[in-house]
Amino acid sequence: MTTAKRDTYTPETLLSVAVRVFNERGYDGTSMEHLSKAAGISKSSIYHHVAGKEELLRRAVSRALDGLFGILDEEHARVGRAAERLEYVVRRMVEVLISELPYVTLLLRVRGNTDTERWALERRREFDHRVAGLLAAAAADGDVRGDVEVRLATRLVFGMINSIVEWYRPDGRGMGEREVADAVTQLVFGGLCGQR
Amino acid sequence: MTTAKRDTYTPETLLSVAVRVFNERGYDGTSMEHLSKAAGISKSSIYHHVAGKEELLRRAVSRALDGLFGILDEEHARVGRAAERLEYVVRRMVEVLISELPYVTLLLRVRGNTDTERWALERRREFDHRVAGLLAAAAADGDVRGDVEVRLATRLVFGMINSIVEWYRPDGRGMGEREVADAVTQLVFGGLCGQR
DNA sequence: CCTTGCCCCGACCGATCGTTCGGTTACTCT
DNA sequence: AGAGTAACCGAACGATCGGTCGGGGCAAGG
Repeated sequence: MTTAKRDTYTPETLLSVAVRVFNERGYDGTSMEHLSKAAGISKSSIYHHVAGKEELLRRAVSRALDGLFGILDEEHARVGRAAERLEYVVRRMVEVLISELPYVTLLLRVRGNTDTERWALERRREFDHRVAGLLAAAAADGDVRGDVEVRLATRLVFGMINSIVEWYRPDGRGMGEREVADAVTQLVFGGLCGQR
Repeated sequence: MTTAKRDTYTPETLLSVAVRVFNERGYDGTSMEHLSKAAGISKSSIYHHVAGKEELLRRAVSRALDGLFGILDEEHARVGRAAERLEYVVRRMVEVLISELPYVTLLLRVRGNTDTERWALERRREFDHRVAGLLAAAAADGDVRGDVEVRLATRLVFGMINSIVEWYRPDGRGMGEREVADAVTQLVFGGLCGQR
């Protein structure tokens, strides 16, 4: 009807190719020439679909941020005891990290050299801060240990979760999203020795 | 006597400047022009001290890797019960990460675009594998939980420890090396809810 | 004093960067 | 069939990339 399904690139399909290359070589280490080779079209053709290299980055990190902030709007993240909301958010973060893996990977690697990157860093900090508030509330309820400073614990937990992008690969059918989410939840709340 | 202490750059002092800029802008995002501005000497003068940009990277990641592998040679990492050796290694990793912060930071961010970077990645994998063996031994002893796969647990613990380079800043006298090492050890082995 | 050698510099190299432009192909619609 | 247009291309833009070159300044040793 309206879309007769042409075998051609859209900004979205082009983005998926670009993000893959960005993650392989790093954003700064990727030239438009690299992207054109990976996409199978000429360098100049890329500009028919997107305004430039930075727009590809902006689209990618936006998608990742939308996924993460979407978690905080879900019901289980808004109502209930703080510790349970925290556990829900941690689990959902793992799920979003995996379902949007390449986009979140790119988000977690921006350094702040351009306006787009600085904006991404700012939004990331905002998300971290929201989750830190949740952990603080759980600590106030006495549901998580109080002998480790909340800000420090938040950063370490984020570090563990975010590190998933460094090694998780969806192709090898050795490990599922559920298994990773379970392991993270157990380690975060129970530790290596805990039993819960 | 032999060295009359000239006020000039050595490969080492130049390296400390370069690593700082590399971490701020990313290795690929840093030009020799950026380095020359930061060092206060001309671009061509840099080549009087080092062979090129990649040598600076190699020196930096070598220093980081020497620090990490040095841990495994220490007595407490070689003798004793596996779980105790693991805890010692985890604590020392935090200490080395902090004492060699900029160098380890750079090491943890290489992507593998050049031979130097691929060599760094390979050595990192070797180190990870050694520590994973330690965790596996502790699991075999029954000292750490067995319901989380060893390989997965190792990666998550590494993720938590390595994330320190993303936020720890030595200048603000708000947090000491000891405090971070304690927090990591408690969270890794006891979790958010554990008491140990 | 003059020489030696370290440290540094401006100017420049070919290559590559992200981007632009004019024009061609190929498909859709009437 | 002819018009219109989305998709694409090769060539080239100015800027910047990592790196080279010949030479100048200056402190140390004689």
